[in-house]
Amino acid sequence: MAEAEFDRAIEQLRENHVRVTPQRKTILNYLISHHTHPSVEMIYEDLKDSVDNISMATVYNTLKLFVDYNLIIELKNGDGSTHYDYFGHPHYHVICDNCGQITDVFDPHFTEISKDLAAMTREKTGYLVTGNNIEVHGICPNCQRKLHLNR
Amino acid sequence: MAEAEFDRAIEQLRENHVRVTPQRKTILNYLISHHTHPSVEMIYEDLKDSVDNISMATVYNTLKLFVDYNLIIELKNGDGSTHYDYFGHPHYHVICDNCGQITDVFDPHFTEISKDLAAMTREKTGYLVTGNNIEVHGICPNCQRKLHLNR
DNA sequence: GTGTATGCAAAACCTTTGCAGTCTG
DNA sequence: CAGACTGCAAAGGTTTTGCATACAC
Repeated sequence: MAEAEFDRAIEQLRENHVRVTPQRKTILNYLISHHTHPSVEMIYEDLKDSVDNISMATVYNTLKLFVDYNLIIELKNGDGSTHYDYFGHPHYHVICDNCGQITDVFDPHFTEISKDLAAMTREKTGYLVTGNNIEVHGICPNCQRKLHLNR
Repeated sequence: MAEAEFDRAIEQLRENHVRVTPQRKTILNYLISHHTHPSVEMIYEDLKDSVDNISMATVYNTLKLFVDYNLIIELKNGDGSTHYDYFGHPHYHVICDNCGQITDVFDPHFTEISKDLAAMTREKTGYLVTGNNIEVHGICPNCQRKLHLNR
């Protein structure tokens, strides 16, 4: 499953004449298997020991490349750094404004909403729509308890 | 119209015991009357001449405050800095991945989509939903021409 | 073999912070 | 008046850049 994802993504890069280097493979694999919305720092820290050669600059470059090819998306949760998420299956994010936690939401209904949005946008603006990035903001159940917001 | 917006927002701040200073008024007014999705830099540059006292730090502080009170939202278009938009009337943003242009889209249908999203999220995650931030990505009509993407 | 990708370290950039002085409520 | 806000400048953190080397195609 994850392997199929990986192969599909690599294929997509090759089609675009993007060189497939060990570092890029490693980072891509990391993103596909970790749905923890890592930051550059986290990715670099996790990979630098298990991989021969990797640098901060390469992580930055590679992530930017992946964003350009719509393999991953950028997320900001207000902690100052940018987080990344592999975007193989369409989903959206819920962000807790209190603790910064980012959660994925997969829902069949979401596909419908995405299509609606794309159609609405095309019609209203003439844009060639390539994707979307939807954040729902709120307070997570945990923080609701901490803040005594329930009841 | 814009004045009513302004008064309403100020009222909201007072209700929350937030001090209403000249700088805050000025910045709020700027955001309500300029729907250009300005960055901190742009706001500071535009205001520093026409206003007696204002500093970069105050602009940062004030914008963060407004975000907390849901008066404005943050946007990133990939140019490195954060852009802001007064959010009196619900809308979403379309961002051109080629030139970085940010466009507002107001559509009655969007209100519906927002509600759908909030309901889906509450049900799936237990979050107390306070708002959303929806970005549609694509290529604007201008860049489509430049890149010879049409036809 | 050619041109692109990498690593390193420095530079650039954006944002935050601390403190003394000022002003709102 | 007290506490919160401001301005200033310095610090902090993240991201980008330049160049020599390594490597994918």
